[in-house]
Amino acid sequence: MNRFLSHATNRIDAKGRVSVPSMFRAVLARSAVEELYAWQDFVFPAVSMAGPEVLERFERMIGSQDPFSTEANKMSLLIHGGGVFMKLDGEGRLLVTDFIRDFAGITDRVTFAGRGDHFQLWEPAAFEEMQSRARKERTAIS
Amino acid sequence: MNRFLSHATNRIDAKGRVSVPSMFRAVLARSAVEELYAWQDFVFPAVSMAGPEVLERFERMIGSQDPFSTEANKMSLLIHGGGVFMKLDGEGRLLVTDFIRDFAGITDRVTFAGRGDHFQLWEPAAFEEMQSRARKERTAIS
DNA sequence: GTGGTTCCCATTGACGCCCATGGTGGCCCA
DNA sequence: TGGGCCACCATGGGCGTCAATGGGAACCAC
Repeated sequence: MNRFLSHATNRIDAKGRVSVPSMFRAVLARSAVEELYAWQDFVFPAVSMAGPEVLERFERMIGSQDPFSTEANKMSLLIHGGGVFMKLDGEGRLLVTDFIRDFAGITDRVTFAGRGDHFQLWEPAAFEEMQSRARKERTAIS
Repeated sequence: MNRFLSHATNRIDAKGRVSVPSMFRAVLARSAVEELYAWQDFVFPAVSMAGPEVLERFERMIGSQDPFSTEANKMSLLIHGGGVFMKLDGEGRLLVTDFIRDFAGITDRVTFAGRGDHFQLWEPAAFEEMQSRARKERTAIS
């Protein structure tokens, strides 16, 4: 099953690095993803990551709109201005830059959350809270 | 009849493993399920398990919504972020990870409860209590 | 140079794969 | 119908491998 599933919390070391859970790295490896597209999520206070094909998907959405529309411009502002490419080091860790820290409110620990075709970096407490809130507000599931 | 029925309580060993009742394993074998989809239940403090087709059913529900909506994102947070694939070892045991422990409040024993098309892992006392409460609060049955 | 990266290497604990044991129930056979 | 044998289930533990983490040293840019 080639999806990003589950969640796990890892520590950020003194150099600002954090290990991406091996489960997620395995998914990336299966898709032969070398460079990760990371963007500041549109809904949650979290940074999302996936292979470059997600960026291309976003760009196709913009391409199908009137290039002078406010909508298309706003979307570009988010997916381009709010996005960046990142690489993992030899041990499968990534640098937690201010781009990530500031947007997600992360300090010393990161919760990785699978989202199917991508995964997200959360501040641990924020993730807990949002997930339990979603569970309470559950509507039609099961 | 290919349903998960009855309940049983097994001990977690020193390495954090617990045997899945053979009755449940037999149901899984009949459906040729190799990998189990486990999710943190939406209603009870228990972890549910079933074959991958359940995840696909959940994903179809999400697929029918606007992918940028808060609703769809929250649902994904539960079924993807709150779900994981697990495998049994050669003896039909599964590792009781923190993913399971923390959510269900399990420490040293697990109650397996059949739920028809899936089964659940409960903290024994919590299961007892919830079941007896359900018995009392039963309204429209019979 | 100085600070920030990147590339290695080391450590420790967790996990996966095997094999072993005890206890119970079922089944066969006399 | 009683006894005994056998199969299976729950459980325990050894050991090799890998993941997560820590830290040194080379490297690059300003």
